[in-house]
Amino acid sequence: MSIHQILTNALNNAISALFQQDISPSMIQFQKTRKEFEGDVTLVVFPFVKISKMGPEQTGEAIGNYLKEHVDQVEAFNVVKGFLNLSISNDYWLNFFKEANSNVNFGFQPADSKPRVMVEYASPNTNKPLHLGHLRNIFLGYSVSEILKANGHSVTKVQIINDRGIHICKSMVAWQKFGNGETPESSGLKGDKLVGKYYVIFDKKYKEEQKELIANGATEEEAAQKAPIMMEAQEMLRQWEAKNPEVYKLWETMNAWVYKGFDATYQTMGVDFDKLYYESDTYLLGRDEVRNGLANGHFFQKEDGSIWVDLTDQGLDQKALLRKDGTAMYITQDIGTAILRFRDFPDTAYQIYTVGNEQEYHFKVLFKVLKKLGFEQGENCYHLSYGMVELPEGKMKSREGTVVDADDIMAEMKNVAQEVAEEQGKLEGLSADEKGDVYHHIGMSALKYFLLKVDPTKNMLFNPKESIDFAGNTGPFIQYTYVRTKAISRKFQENFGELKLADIDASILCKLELSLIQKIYDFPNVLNDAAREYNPSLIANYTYELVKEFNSFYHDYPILREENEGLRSFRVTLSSKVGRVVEQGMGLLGISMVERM
RNA sequence: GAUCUCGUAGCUCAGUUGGAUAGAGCAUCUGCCUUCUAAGCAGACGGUCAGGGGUUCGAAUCCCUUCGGGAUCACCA
Repeated sequence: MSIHQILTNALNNAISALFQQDISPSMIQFQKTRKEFEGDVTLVVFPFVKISKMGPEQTGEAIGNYLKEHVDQVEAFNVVKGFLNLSISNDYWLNFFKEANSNVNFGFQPADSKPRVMVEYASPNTNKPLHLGHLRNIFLGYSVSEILKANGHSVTKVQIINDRGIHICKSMVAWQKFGNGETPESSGLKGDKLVGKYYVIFDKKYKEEQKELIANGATEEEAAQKAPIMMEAQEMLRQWEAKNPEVYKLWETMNAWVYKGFDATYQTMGVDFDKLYYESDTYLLGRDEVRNGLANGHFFQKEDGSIWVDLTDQGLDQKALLRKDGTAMYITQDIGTAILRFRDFPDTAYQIYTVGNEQEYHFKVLFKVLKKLGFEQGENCYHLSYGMVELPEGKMKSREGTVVDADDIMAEMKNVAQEVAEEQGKLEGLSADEKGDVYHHIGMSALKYFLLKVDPTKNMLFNPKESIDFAGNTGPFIQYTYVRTKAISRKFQENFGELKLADIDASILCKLELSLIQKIYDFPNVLNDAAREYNPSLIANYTYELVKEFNSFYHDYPILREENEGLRSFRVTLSSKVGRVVEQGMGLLGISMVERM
């Protein structure tokens, strides 16, 4: 039983014995004792003063005395203002540590012990390469998936690929007109980059044509609609919907280039998916479902033929679901995709959508529509909404060329990792491949940690001029500490053989050792909070605190050089366990650890 | 205009269901490598928690209000 559970039970007895009253769980507030006071666990006594009809000090004394008398693990207490500080016995902490240490998956729930959850992330358009905003999205979605798994959920990782629509037709038109048959092979460009290039060319040409039309007397609106290249793109979209073989073939070819490019990027990122959904496969289903919904009276139709949902009774608006010409909108395909997924994985309790916070309204509508259509899971679906990555000048804008490309930033991180490592010169003896591997993982840890350590819901700032730090509260710092723990284990084995935790007297444990054990004790709660809030930053911050404390310990106390054999084995075990928890924590962020750096 | 969201050290960010003297990193300045990896450790400097009011034993946290950023309010995606 955890010490918090023990104390909670004892406290219930205490209040009933001392004041003849029952208490509600919300009155029990334990917190970690602040460093400046003596003790491990602190009880806030203010909630009890009404019951006790005494001052906070006396109430604290009374409860403290009771707990000390009735709970073996409580060795001493003191009361400061309204705070009851309890000192828990070293024996308790040592026993806890032994138990935690024997479980390599300490803190994790048994796999597949909770309902299936589907997590969607990435979900790119196929007309341009991935950028820094996608990285935040993808790392976030992947990390939340890992966190839910560690909490016992079955998880299906999916994406929706927006492979159809006017945007891809723009790239296709531009390629047809100006591409001269260029391919990824002939140009040496990554497929997604090549297609993105033609998207930019389209945009440039489109702007020129608009300008010309306006110069000839057209209004801005007319110019936007009537520009010849835009009309070509729209015609191509119609041809695509009519399954014109030539257009379809071009579409397939160019999308295939993009997918190959994306796959390379995902691989560098170290993320994957269990199943991919394509908008081109789901938009028609969405259209049918909307029409069914109309037939079943869930929606209504305007005179022009467009189909709408009325959500005014739920505090939202009326919202169009299908255009008057019967073509699908953004939400139409999302309805189709969601329904298809529930059919593919009938045990899915709910879906999590990792999508930027500018689409909060869209998802509110989507979830209510799903419920209207009879999918009760809609009620539990969750929009994992995250803030933008902003540059010092504001938003990233592809038009102004301020987009930070995903491949570029990852390559840069690796380069910086290499520079730092070569300066340090600690990787002698490794092959070039092994070194490259280390650079890659260190660089990625810096990037992932940078993007995941901040609260997902908040906008964050990225300054390309100052490259991401490798010192302080960063991925490499955590890697570094992990490497230290690995080196200790390795050297222990070389010098003393197999590690076996000796029986030691708990009274010899120092404050920092106890503090580290208590930090490990917190891990399951942190993981639980992170899962409940879909918030990887809690894991990042926890791991940072753990690592920081370990470094102090490492600096102040001998570990391998400790002469007392029992204590040495304890310290090496503690170090190794810290390493393991760090590895678990970083794993939850999608960061894989290196053994040397 | 309506709705939502954010505002904490020079910069980037933490800060549990309201709890003790608001914390980290970066930057600047000091110390510490012949000893387990110095990508480290220790210290200094740095705050009207945007402003004002309220709720209470207690407010960065909850409520009201003003100011300032951002987002959403399409038969765009």
